[in-house]
Amino acid sequence: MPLKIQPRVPRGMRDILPQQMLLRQYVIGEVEKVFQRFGFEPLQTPVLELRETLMGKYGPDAEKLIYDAQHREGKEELSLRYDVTVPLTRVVAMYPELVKPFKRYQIAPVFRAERPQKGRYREFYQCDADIVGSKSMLADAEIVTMIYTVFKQLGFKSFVTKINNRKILTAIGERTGVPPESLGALYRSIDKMDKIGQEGVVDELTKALTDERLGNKRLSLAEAKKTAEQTVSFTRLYDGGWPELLRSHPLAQQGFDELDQMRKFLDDTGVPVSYIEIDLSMVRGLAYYTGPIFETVVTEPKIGSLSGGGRYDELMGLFSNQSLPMTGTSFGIERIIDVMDELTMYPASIGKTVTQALVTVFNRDLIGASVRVANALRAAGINTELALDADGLGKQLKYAAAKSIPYAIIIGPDEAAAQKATLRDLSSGEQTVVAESEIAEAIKLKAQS
RNA sequence: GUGGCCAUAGCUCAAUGGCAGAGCGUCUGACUGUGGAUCAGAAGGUUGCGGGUUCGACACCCGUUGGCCACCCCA
Repeated sequence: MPLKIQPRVPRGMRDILPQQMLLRQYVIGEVEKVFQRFGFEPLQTPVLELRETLMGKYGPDAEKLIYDAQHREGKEELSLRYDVTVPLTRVVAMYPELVKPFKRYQIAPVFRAERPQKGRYREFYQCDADIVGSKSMLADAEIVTMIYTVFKQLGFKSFVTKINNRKILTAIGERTGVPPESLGALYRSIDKMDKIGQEGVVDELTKALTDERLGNKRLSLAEAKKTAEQTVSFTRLYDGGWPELLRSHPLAQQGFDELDQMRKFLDDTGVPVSYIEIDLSMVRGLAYYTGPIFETVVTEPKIGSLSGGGRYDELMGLFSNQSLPMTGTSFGIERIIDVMDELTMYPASIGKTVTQALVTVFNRDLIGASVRVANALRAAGINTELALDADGLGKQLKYAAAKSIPYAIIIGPDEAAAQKATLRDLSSGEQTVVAESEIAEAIKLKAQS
């Protein structure tokens, strides 16, 4: 007797059982409908990409999390995709004939070897929508409008999309004179503003700027503190305007101008201002963003961002001589689902099973009658299960109840003789005898009320 | 990647270093034309895995794997 193997799944990955799957399909379906309503088209790419396609795009921290997917005798170096944005860029570079602007969506699993936690898995679905080939801030505004529409559609009430611009962040770095090798630390610190507050950021940034490990350009304590304070003051929103010292920086000027344009377009597309927040302390981690960046968070359960995205005009340049402006967003379906689970936001119409009716089998002689009824119901578009074993009727009804199947159909000798069937409503226990030809109609009628 | 808490039946959890248990669930029957209730019975375990301490380990120690939480980062 060989030793049994422990049934389990890899770390950070999970099975999704039918009941959970139905909720998932609902959420994904709603997101997809909104994507299509905004004119995005579906795209599929391989789960594996050549390693060289992925490397050098996300930044060193992120790239440590990329899975290798080598076959023992394979000659190509392969990796599991880390997101679906870089593969899109690869596609756009490979098929220059695609009509621009190219708008595509992709809903697919991606893989990151992080330490798992609530709302963080090693395999998770991203729902991406991107616009390729438009420099207009209207494209970014469309993306943000779509984000708003998706969350509204799913029934979210308290969420906000934060908007910032990479150009402003870069300008802050230059204006404050933070050495380039410390820019990462600078961004990481100010990104925590809403968590640890302005003073927290000053402290942390001061510490980072005086850290010896950052090399020869490290600042003295006094310099560092001054730089940190200036940085924080730059990210603060003054009523009506931005700090003049920052504003005069050419890159910041561009960034502010882009923000203004977006704001105007968002006003035109009708996104209420309460759902938008300009936040100069919001940073997105991925290295490829160059312009506007956005991130959507909910306030109630603490779970991190539910969607993130931005403009990445330079990424295509890594694959092709021709460069193309791109912008887009990514929804994290598992986090959206985790939040919706926690707040029980699903419409009651989503059942626990796809089956609408169970046709019971009374005994071996009456199997034929039951099969005929099941066929008729299926032909009429009703999801129908046929009892497969002629067990006792009690057992069959118990099965229907356990699976939350709403209706059971009973065809015993009496019904069979009269070409009828008993239709039982499992939730109320109510029973009616209906002519065989009218069962489908009767179920449809009941299901509506 | 760093730190903390945890791991016993399908699930939730008990068991002073001394016989591994309960509730729920599952299965069978009471019930050969009707589910959720009740009653009776049954099945179900290498106490995550590997070492160590001990006369004796579910318990204590070390390691390992996995889960949760915080940090880091992110969807």
